[in-house]
Amino acid sequence: MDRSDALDCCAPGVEGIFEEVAAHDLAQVFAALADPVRLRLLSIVAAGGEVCSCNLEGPLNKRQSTISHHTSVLHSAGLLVGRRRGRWMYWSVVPERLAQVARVLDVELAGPLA
Amino acid sequence: MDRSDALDCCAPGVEGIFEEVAAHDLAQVFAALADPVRLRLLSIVAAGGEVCSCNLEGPLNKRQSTISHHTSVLHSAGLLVGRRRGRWMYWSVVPERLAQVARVLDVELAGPLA
DNA sequence: CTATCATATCGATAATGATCGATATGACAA
DNA sequence: TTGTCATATCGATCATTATCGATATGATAG
Repeated sequence: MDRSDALDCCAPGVEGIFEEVAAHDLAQVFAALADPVRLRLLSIVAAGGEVCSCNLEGPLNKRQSTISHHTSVLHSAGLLVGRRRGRWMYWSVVPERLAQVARVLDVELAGPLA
Repeated sequence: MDRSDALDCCAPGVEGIFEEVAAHDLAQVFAALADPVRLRLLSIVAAGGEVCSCNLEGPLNKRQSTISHHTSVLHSAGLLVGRRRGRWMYWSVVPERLAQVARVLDVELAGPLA
């Protein structure tokens, strides 16, 4: 529950320097990506299109409560969306969000010098 | 001291799914980005081109030892390079590294579905 | 209704890391 | 050499979080 996009643009202030709130929000997204289990989870969902939680415990070798925790973190970061189908939860990646974060790295940070 | 690039390509294994070591290395890079102070530090250096450590304590409002810690983390992640000039340390971003990480998000994770 | 199954939440533990003050290293000036 | 200044490292504290087992929620089947 934290999808306020302070990162989708250009904070005013000193010439391209991140302001504190924007940096805080962006850091949360990177924190969601800063775990090997979550990165593998993301790659599995990206490759599978729509993947059930129950099909993640095996490949990731983690307990159900741990998987639920990780999907929750990725969802809060706006990187995953979930859809209920009966008792099952199916997860998909949010490509626009990933592209948005990629752009911050590529344009806002690498760009000025590249 | 951890710039082994397991992320610059395509681990073999199951169809685009990150293997554990690659995920571990990539997670370390994102962990370096997962701090608001470091993100602001990066943006200051990106905007300034080559910035002295001594010019970071003020804008970031952190002590010298804390700044040194953060530059060290970013350097270990390959995101910053440092150059000594007399007693001063000047830092620059590594645009190729940032672009490389951006590509992982944009191509390997967002790509398959976008 | 009750039973069952998939997922979510809770509580505890252990590990990681951000921050600071204090100290060490290393470079320049005199 | 000695003194000074910028940076690096050390040690401690506090906060965050990954993980698990146990339990709660919620949906389907009978």
